[in-house]
Amino acid sequence: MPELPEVEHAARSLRAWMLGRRVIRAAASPTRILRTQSPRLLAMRLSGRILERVERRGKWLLLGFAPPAGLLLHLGMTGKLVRRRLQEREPYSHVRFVLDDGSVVHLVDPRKFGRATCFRSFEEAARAPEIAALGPDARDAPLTAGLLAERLAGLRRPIKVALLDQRLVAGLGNLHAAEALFRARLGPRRLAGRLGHEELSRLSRAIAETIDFGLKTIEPEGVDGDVEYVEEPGAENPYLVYGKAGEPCSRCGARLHSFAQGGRTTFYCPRCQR
DNA sequence: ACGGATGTTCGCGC
DNA sequence: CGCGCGAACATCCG
Repeated sequence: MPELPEVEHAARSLRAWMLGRRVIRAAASPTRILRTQSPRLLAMRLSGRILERVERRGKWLLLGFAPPAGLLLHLGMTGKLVRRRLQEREPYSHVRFVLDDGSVVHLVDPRKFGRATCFRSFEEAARAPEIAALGPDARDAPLTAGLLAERLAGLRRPIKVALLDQRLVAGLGNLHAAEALFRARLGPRRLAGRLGHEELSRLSRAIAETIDFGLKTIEPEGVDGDVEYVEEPGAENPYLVYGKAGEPCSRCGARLHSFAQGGRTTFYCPRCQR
């Protein structure tokens, strides 16, 4: 689930819930989310500390505590952060922070594709190779046509595949890459290094619009301390092409298509994306 | 009932 | 360098 908008929402939620608060007790379960680190290390490093700083880089979250400690989080495919009452049980919770206000913040992740890694400081976490390797952020860079041109120069890969490569541009996932290409009217098979300046300019604008729309979709009224975002079972798909193969294109009326690309499903309009 | 797909990333082999 | 594949894991849909 989590692409840039969801991770940005998670960062905002963390700030609303935890900034300036003391973590009475931090704990983790022995899952692969911790990789090689032990749950005890996380508990020792983070218990008793105050959260001072939360930042997002691409789909990663960086937390800074005082006295100095850092935590790097990735939500993987099914990860999310939730806040619960102290006595509530939370299925698939793998990391928890018991706060000084009687609430508990959980990192929940059924599929365990996520990651949590402790560091001695925020700065040390920010220097981790996973973070250092990230390209410019799709939302914060700002991702101008010129910067896009630089990142995509010479690439012979389809633009849809390139947009998923976090080293090129950080934050887009399968859903938002497809949405951005639709907004830019660019065919997903176009080679990334062969896009013209006008096309890159459309893509730059399209990425910004896609991320803004994604954020608006998951937090219509901003961050609410207690209400978490959950898609309603019967709710309508709010996206332009994602998950809409067979339906008419909202721009030209042609039937939307889907096909496999780099192991993922790409949705697009064969008529107005060129 | 079961096969296939799901918003991520990594490592491998060609 | 680029790409396809499988793996990690749990759930859902048809």
